[in-house]
Amino acid sequence: MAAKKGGGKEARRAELGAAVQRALLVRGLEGLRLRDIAEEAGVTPAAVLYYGDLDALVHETYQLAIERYSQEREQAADRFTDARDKLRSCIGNGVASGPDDALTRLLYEYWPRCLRDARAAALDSALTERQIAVYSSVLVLGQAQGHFVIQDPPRLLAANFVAMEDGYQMEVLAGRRTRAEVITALYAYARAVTGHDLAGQH
Amino acid sequence: MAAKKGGGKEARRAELGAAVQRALLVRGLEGLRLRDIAEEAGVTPAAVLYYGDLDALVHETYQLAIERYSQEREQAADRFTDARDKLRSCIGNGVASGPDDALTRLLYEYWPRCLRDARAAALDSALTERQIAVYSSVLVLGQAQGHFVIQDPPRLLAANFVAMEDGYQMEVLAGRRTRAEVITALYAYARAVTGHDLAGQH
Amino acid sequence: MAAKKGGGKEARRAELGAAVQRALLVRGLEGLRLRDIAEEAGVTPAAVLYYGDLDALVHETYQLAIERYSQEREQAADRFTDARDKLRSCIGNGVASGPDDALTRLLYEYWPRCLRDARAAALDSALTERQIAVYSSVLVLGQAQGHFVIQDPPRLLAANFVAMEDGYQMEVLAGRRTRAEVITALYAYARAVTGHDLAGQH
Amino acid sequence: MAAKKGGGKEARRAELGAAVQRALLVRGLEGLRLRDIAEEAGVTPAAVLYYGDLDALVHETYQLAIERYSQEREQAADRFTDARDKLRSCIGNGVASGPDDALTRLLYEYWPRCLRDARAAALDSALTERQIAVYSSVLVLGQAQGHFVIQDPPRLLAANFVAMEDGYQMEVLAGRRTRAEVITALYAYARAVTGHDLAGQH
DNA sequence: GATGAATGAGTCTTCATTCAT
DNA sequence: GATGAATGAAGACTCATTCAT
Repeated sequence: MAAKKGGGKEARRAELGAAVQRALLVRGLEGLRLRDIAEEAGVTPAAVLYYGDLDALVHETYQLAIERYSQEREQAADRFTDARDKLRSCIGNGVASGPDDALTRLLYEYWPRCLRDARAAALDSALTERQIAVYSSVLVLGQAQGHFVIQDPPRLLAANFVAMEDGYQMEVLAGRRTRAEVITALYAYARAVTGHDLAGQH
Repeated sequence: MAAKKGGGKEARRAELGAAVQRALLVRGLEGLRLRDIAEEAGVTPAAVLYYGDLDALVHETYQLAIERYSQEREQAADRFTDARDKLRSCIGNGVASGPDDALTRLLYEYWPRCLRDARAAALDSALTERQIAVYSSVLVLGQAQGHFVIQDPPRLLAANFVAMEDGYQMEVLAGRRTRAEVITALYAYARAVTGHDLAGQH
Repeated sequence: MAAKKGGGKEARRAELGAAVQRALLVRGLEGLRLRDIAEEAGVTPAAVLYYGDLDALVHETYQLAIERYSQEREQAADRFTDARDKLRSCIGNGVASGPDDALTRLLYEYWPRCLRDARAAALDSALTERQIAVYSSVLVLGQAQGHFVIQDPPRLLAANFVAMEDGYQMEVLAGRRTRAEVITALYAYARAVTGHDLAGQH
Repeated sequence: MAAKKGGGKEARRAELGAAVQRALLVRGLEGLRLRDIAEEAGVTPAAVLYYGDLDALVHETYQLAIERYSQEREQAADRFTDARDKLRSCIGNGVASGPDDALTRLLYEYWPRCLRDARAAALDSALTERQIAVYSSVLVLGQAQGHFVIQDPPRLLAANFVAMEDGYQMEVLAGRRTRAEVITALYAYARAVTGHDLAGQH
């Protein structure tokens, strides 16, 4: 049971996953070749193939990225009990740090595949749902705590948050907006729909 | 004297542009082959090349799509004088009709290229700016007309509109939301930041 | 009978011949395309084809170059009566002026085709023969005039002249030797086999 | 343990080089296709490419041919101590055996590329220089040994030898002269400039 | 498990050539 | 006579994939 050099096939697959991620960021989905992954992983293309075909590998990477993105955000919200902190943390955690934010880029590199691949679409759908769920529960909680005054169904507002975020992410990745600008914009929206100003001290 | 097939190089190029569009919708940017365009246009691959290389052709198509999308929306706003009508028209015109909305899909198919191609990024940037400009001026006008009560800088609100719209478009294209739902969501946002309910009769 | 614009097909063909020549110098035999000739001639490729296929066109050009090269040299020899002058003129006329000497380059661009094309080989053979004939008769004359003292059959010496010249031409075209150096070398050979120093004043 | 087919990449590359040579002789530089090499080597075109692109392969072949030609000749001269033997051996070794002399043909097939490719020109230049060096040192030695009486600088005579040889090679390759004729001619030149008759017994 | 050589399918691209106008 | 659009054949080249070692 003693793991030898990282622990066999499982570990190797994980290493490969990381390689796929790096390669995907460098080359994009369009133009990603087996060789890119192989070079990133320091093995031969044939060796990469040994662990599964390109599509599966990429799909897995996407899946992982979604999982990580969602979890990180969920944890970011869980870290606090006050809904205002939760919302602040939630927003701050979701917005990409800049055009090189690996996780976010991964998500958007892959996105167009959703238009043609049902499995990819399903993953993307789940991603969105999880984001909405986070925002939604924060809003409900904030209302219960008496911090937020809300006029629309929480789920609608939450969806708006996520959509706006999504739209802005693309601009951050394209280098047209900074993370700070986007956060400001999201705070403005938050104030408009909750009546609470996140930028103020509590 | 009537030209047999629309007449002249210009026309042929336009036909080809349409073929590129159709092919792009069918095959996506990734996986678009010369042959796909050729088949759509009813000619041989070599004939396609006769009018420019693949990249140029696709770029042109994107450029055209952006232009058309922007113009249609600008005209949609111009059609009215009351800012409330303008805003309603503007929102209605921007949201895709469904997963098969050709123009919108084109825009999003091409988007990932912005991450690696500066020229594409420039086009996309211009697209966003034009949308923001439309929303922005509608908001300013609405304020002047006394219909809207606005708490944030118009440009910020406009950017929010555009970002939210962008995020929702992806969901419409993915088939996860209907046009109607998105419009409802945008109306909700509009009410929150302008104080005016677009869904009510004026 | 009045020639219109240069005089019809014949003239057009001649113009085309000049274009082939220029194109050949720019692109080389390997890599010469119909389009190159067309551009040089200011017409479309199809128009070039109208006057004969590529091979024929090039062959003709080669033939013409050979003819011109030979004639010029023969005339150069004919211009004098004294064999010493003839020899000097002959040598001076044959050596390329430099890497850009059009006529000479043409001859050597085309040469490799002789290895595979019998018609080309025949032309090249004739070229060599004519050069040998010129040198040969000059040598014979010089002997008769008492200027040259010759130990070998004139035809052998003449062939040597031509071979040496040929070898040196390639070096001039390659830019490795100047015309002056080559002439010096040929004069040295001339002195060695005729006993007469062409570099001295008569 | 004996390797099945010569063993290792080096060997395979050498086999490929030989295939390039054969293909080059059959098809010429102009008209040499990847497929020709592949067929000569008994593999697929893609396999040829695996070892480098066409240009590199051909260039290498040329380089090798030059090296072999030069070395053989240098060794031919080294085999003797008497300058008269050296000169005889040198001449005999350089002249092609006939139109099918592979090594010589290779050299002349490739030559025209020198007009446009600086790297090729450099190789060709080196080739000429090495030939001149061989002849030059033989002449100097012969003078020192008292066998040759020389009127011109050895380097000039050597260059003349090489140029004449070059010119004659083309005629041998074109099938217009036999090796024997050319040797006779070169002997005649040798006698004229050294005073020694190579055709006589020592 | 992994490699390197090799393959074969598929793509772009070039180019002479054709043909209606 | 000449053009421009279009073709089709042929080429290089890329790349996932295979397979013996």
